[in-house]
Amino acid sequence: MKKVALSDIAEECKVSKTLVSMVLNGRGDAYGISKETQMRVFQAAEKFNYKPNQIARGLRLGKSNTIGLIVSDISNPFYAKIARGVEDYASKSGYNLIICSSDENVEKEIALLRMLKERQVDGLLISTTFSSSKEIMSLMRESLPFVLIDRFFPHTETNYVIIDNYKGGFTATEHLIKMGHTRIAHMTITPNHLTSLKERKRGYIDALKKHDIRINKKFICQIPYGDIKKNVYRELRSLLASPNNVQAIFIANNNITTAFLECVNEMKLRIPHEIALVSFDDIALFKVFYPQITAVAQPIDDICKNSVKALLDEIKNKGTESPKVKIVLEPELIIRESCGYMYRKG
Amino acid sequence: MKKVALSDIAEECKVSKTLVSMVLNGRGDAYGISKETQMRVFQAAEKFNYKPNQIARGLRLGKSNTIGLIVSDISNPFYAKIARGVEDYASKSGYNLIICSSDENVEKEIALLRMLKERQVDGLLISTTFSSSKEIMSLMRESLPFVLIDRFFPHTETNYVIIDNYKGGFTATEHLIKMGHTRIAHMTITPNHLTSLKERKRGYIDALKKHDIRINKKFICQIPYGDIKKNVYRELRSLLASPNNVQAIFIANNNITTAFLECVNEMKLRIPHEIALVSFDDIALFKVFYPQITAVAQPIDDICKNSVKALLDEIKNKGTESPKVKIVLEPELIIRESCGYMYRKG
DNA sequence: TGCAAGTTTTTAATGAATTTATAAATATAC
DNA sequence: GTATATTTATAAATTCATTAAAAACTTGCA
Repeated sequence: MKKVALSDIAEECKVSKTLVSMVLNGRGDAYGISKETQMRVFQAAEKFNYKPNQIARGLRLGKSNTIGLIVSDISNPFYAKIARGVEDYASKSGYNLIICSSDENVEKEIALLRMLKERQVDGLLISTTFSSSKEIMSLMRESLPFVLIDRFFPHTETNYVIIDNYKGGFTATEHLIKMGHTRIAHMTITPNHLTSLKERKRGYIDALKKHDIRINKKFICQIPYGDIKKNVYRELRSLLASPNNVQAIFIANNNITTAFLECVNEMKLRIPHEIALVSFDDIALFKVFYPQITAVAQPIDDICKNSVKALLDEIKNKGTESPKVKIVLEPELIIRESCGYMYRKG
Repeated sequence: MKKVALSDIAEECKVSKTLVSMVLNGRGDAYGISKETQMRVFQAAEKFNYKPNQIARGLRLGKSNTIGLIVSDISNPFYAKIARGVEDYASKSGYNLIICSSDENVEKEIALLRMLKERQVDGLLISTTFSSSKEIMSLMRESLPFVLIDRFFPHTETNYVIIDNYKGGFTATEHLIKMGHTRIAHMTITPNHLTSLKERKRGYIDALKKHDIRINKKFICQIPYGDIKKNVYRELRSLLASPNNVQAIFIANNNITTAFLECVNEMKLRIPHEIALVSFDDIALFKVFYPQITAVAQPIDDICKNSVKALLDEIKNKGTESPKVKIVLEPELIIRESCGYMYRKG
């Protein structure tokens, strides 16, 4: 079965392609096409099972109705949820999603950006791995609409939808302190230039300071993105051993926490008795683990809803100078059982 | 900054668009374009930061270099991993991915199929939710290349890459039997027409038969896709209560197992002492849970590698009648700690 | 000088849909 | 019955890159 084009319908009805296009786009009345002709066109379209070629349409209209989503790894449960939310909101407005994983690799992200531009995406949602806004600024110069999600550049004028990572880190750490812990470690992940991670760490440090707990550099571990399990194992051993004697830990990333819990399991450590834990990102695993893991949850649905809306608005108003959308959402500390039970806070 | 087209470069160099196209596609020498002219074109392209419009290219070539992936839910960790693998293999060949979630909803899948065809995807990877091959056959009639993954229609001539679900179900159940359990339940999910689930159940039943264990209909539970948690809770209570007194369970789907483990956690049940468990799909959670969950792992990388290869081959040989690719991969039982320790099998 | 052969470049068509400008047909007014 | 409006329809241009066919220009050699 060969492809059916506008011209086939036109031929069948013995009218012009123009007319068919107008009718099928619901502008038959506006252009004053007679009811009878419209009916014929609709029937022929039905008969041939006509489906407009969106590529040709896109070319003519200068619009692909596609948006690109760049994340570090779509198989990370956090980003998988983000992708799902974005897919749902975007499809409501007739947009499709091309999802790409950058693996926290700058070169790869540059290549992805280039490729998505070539594909004429109408806009981009980016959880960027860049350390400077240089490459992102070049998008602005090309006036390609985009919204940064999850990570942003504080001193650069862009749209972004993020969460208050500082507050997340602060609240998480303070919760551990309130549970009576003072020897509190922090595990984070590379690349370490990411604002989100820096802010979480700053929150951790400020919470300790507020409660007059000395900052111990040995308590802050950087786990490399490419080799998580082995390094978490090693760091954990070292943190627990004398003279560190760490009692609690705030982990800034769900990948690390997953590896951490695997270690805890293998080492038969008891949470929270031997080590208490708060993690960033609330993934399904945390509710299932015994004991259930206290976590800083990101409002995923709000992130998706707001970022898609901001992007589609920007696409719609392309050309006009509208102020940038800057949304900072609130994380929520979900208190479960991994920090101890001394005194809980509502 | 306005978009740069081929014609802009042509104008700048005072040559035709044709020449520019030939040079930029690396066929300058083949067409005998002088080195000097080629150089000028390259420089102009560089200067203007020219990026070919893939939509125009796609229109001319009748090819979008895009493939569609339809799964029930991209935020399910199994499909998220599949998506990641497919993304990687497809991008190696210059293809992009449009990922769509069908929510196990037939109407939605039909709409997605329609939309992807309109977008002129070159091919499709489908984990279909259809109960009959009717809609899928219509794809064949339109000669749109596709490969079914994870689920297929046994009596329909299509490409597919699946795993031996019967064997998975059989092995899992037999393992429970070997661990000394006889009162073994099975939990599966709707829609219940899916071949993958039917095969897993058949494996369960045959394993019981082989070991002369009576099949108890009450031990087989169907959990509805839309309301998992509540139903798992109820069914589990009932299975454990007298007169059922179930000792072990084989769960056919990771979503259910996740909900199941949540219940186990809340009800403070001990695995495997009070209930032993084997699950399908090996997700990160299972290694982290205490005790670690024995699971039937699907060879995700092989599924992705084979299905993408089959699809790209079919796209390449479009028109020619090549035999369908039918690949059945082996699942692997990963024995951990959730079934008991009586006697382990290598 | 003239023609064939080879080298280099261009014209025009193509793909499918949309937009603009224009034309034809019909209706109404005077 | 002619002029003006209104209704209905179409041709041609546009989007951009690619390709087949054709043309323009060199060079060699008789």
